[in-house]
Amino acid sequence: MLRDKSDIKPTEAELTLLNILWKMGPATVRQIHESVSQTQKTGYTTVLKILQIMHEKALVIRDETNRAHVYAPANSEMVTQSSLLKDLVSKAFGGSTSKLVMRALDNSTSKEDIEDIRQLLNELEQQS
Amino acid sequence: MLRDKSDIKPTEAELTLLNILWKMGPATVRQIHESVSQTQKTGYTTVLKILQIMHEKALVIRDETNRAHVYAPANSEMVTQSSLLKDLVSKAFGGSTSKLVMRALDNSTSKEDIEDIRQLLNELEQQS
DNA sequence: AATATGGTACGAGTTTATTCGTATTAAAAA
DNA sequence: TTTTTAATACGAATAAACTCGTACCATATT
Repeated sequence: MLRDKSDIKPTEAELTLLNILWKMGPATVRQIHESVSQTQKTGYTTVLKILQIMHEKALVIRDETNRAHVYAPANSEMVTQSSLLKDLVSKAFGGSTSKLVMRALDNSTSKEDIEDIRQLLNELEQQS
Repeated sequence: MLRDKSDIKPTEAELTLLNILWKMGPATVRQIHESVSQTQKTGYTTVLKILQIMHEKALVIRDETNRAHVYAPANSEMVTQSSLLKDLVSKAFGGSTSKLVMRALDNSTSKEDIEDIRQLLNELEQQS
């Protein structure tokens, strides 16, 4: 089976590194490790290995020009978020995005958030 | 670390069985296996083993009165959905539920869904 | 030139999830 | 009562994710 971009599903550790890359931009293993070390105790070679695996899976690209390779996300944060949502919708919400949205809203949303979302709904209604 | 109900995160196979239980109500291994077999080729003892593990993890309860044990979800679908959403929000949306909602809406939502969601927003605004 | 530094590659151990075969046992049927 | 059926329990094999130590190599530094 072929799998397109929207089927990519990073693991938890991979997502941690992707979050760092989206925030920092392209970075070396050392930079990524320093960042991840601020919140977790993870060995340097662990981070290296995960990035190598991510490279095999094409979750990241890397520039090997210099001795210290520079890694960057292969997909945008938006694309990855959409992929993860699609996965969750199909596995836990019977395929219904609106059910997921309503459950999410049930949980916790501030007044400003409500306004932002209402605004987005208006825009969506215009388009369709 | 203690973990409360909202921290429970079923695996993919576990979620498949929970979905069946939420739809069918309490059921025996045989019934669950028959249901899951309609869409997958999974051995009877595989289903049994997963249910036993889920019982250890307290994801399901079981009635051992009769020879064929009767399994039921320990948590409602709603609670589980909330737990999964909470997890995804923290891992992929920087903790922001509204970001998740907006990303979900971006993707695909029908006109009726939009109305339903707007209605829910109104209700939420009333409450707060 | 010799050495120290700081990279990558790689193999192997651990854990968790999944799968299923086999042993055993309770109960129904003959 | 004997036999067959149908259930649970359990152990082991496989796969994926994660972790880290060690080997090896390029390049600064002395």
